[in-house]
Amino acid sequence: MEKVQKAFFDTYTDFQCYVIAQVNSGDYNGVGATHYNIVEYLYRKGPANSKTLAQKFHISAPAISRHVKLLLEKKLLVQKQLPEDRRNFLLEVTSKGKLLVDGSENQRHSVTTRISGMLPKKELEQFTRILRKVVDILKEE
Amino acid sequence: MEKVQKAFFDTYTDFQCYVIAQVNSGDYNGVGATHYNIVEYLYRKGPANSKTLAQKFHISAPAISRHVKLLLEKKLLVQKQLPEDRRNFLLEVTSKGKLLVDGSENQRHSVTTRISGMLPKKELEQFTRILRKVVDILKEE
DNA sequence: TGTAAATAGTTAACTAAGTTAAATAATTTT
DNA sequence: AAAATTATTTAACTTAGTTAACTATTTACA
Repeated sequence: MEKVQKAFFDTYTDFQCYVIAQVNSGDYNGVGATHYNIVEYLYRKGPANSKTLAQKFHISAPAISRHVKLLLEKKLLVQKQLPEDRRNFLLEVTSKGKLLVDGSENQRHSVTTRISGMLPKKELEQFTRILRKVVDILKEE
Repeated sequence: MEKVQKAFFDTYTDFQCYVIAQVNSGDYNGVGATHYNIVEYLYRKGPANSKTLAQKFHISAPAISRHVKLLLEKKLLVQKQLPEDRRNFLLEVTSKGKLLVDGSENQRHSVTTRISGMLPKKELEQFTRILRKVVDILKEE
């Protein structure tokens, strides 16, 4: 492996290790990380059905089903059966769910805030720009 | 939130979502992601005991204990009791374990190789430099 | 020197979150 | 109208984490 690539691999390894540890230790006001991410996703992108969520989070339909069941019980989401296709249930964030996201001092917020505060603005812009490219590369396949 | 910071938060969110999905779907020749990471860590950094691994991976001693038990059964690691403190068992990677790491077309390798191939060298260097800074910031606390 | 405290690791019982296979309900196709 | 497809759920299972309680060993100190 070339030197530049080797350096990148090592740095990425450290970073990934951190991201995993950080996500695993996530406490989102009593709901799990995936629960929180579902609510946040629906809040940001608007209503969607279970199938969409399963695809978005790369987990199976039954896994989403259980998460959604709990989120409905907790009144963080509501379900609306579509009259034009009654198999299809649109999930929507309740005001309680929005409060959770808004008020959540969540890990990702605290991490990104910390990074934003430590990097010079120019570097932060540069980093964001390249990271966006990286995400697009990763999404390609 | 300022615009620059908002852009960073959004990009980081996408990225984190990808990293998690990618790690969760990891197949490392029949051993789990944590198993693989333990072997790789010991290979790269040299022998260590269970306690060190628990701290490194931010998981409990019993969790490490179970992983190590399996890795010993699979002959990917060996343990050596230290004569100067017989509570302490140093874990070492076997040649079979080294083969696993060397030969592993693992997810992180394929991801970093893909990124390395798509970014211009200059940008890759820039990205690595800033990512290193970011990791150091994250490690601070 | 003998006992108490600390340390390294394990075992047991539990939980959370993923999986596949099979079931249900609604819709579309032929 | 029957057959196939689609969205979701239920059931049974697996993996990987947790805490509490245990063993074995070492260290501290009256």
